[in-house]
Amino acid sequence: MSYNQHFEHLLKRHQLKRTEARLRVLSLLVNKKTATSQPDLESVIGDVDRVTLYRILSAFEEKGIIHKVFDLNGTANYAICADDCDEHHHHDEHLHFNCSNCKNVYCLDELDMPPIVLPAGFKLEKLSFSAVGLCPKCLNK
Amino acid sequence: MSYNQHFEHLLKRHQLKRTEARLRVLSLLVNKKTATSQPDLESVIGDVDRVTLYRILSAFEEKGIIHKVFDLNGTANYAICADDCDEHHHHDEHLHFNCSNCKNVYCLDELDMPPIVLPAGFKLEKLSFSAVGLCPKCLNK
DNA sequence: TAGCTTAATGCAACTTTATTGCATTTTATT
DNA sequence: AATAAAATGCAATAAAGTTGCATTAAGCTA
Ligand SMILES: [Mn+2]
Ligand SMILES: [Mn+2]
Ligand SMILES: [Zn+2]
Ligand SMILES: [Zn+2]
Repeated sequence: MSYNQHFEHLLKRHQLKRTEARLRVLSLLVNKKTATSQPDLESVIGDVDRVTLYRILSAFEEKGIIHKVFDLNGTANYAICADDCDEHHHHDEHLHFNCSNCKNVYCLDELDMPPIVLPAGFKLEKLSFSAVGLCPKCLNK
Repeated sequence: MSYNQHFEHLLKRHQLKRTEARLRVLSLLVNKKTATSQPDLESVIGDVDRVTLYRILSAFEEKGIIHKVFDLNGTANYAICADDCDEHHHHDEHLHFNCSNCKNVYCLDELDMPPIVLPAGFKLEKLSFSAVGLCPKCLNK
């Protein structure tokens, strides 16, 4: 199945209309190990309004297609979700690594994260782990 | 030792001049279990310029007096550091709990966090743990 | 395939958080 | 009291994100 077919199916499954802008966003995010911000997306996507991008990103996030993670500047970055995310629940409790040099945010989803027990009285909905440091590319320079 | 004496000593130790605004910021942050944003600070601190607040907060962060944590909107929030933080190194790798209802960010520094091992090639500088859910106050309503 | 309905987009205006430059004031030291 | 450096205030600017509304396009249905 081609990427395009896959994307179209994904949109249909989530009751989102198949539009050029959405397909382009998906193709820019898929197979990336790092998360992407709206400003970065805007600079490469071509002829799509900036507001439309914000709206596509939040629609995708609500549907469980992408997940949001903040970088070191507090800017939202987005990456494709694990397969088992949906509009009711995200399962992206993997480690996000922020490179202090190149500012990339890596989704290290192959790592298992330990369980965290909260103090009594707190009701946990979602956990997240993040690290700051140097990524392999920046370390080799 | 009174709080004011403590604050003055703290400022002197970090080679920061003793100013009214800085003392007020310290007195607003000390003994709080939750982190505070510049906008929140601004709304209660009285006659201090907003830019001055930003500058005080970043000076304090650099010196290891306070640490920064982003809330669910990507806004920076600040809280007093553990005693062993200094200008070279922060040690605030505790869990930050974001209440999805009241939006407060709790520093749960009494909890021990497990060690996290990164994949080869990544050099770790700082780890952080964050959770989203309902805080005790909001749960009891 | 034409018509209809609803969702998606584009554009302008606006909001919030944060930063920068520069003149003025204040602090700490001598 | 004089001085030098640091801190502040103010105005302007920047960046990320949001809202309202008119227009356009997508997906049905007849
Ligand atoms: Mn991720
Ligand atoms: Mn904290
Ligand atoms: Zn890097
Ligand atoms: Zn709460």
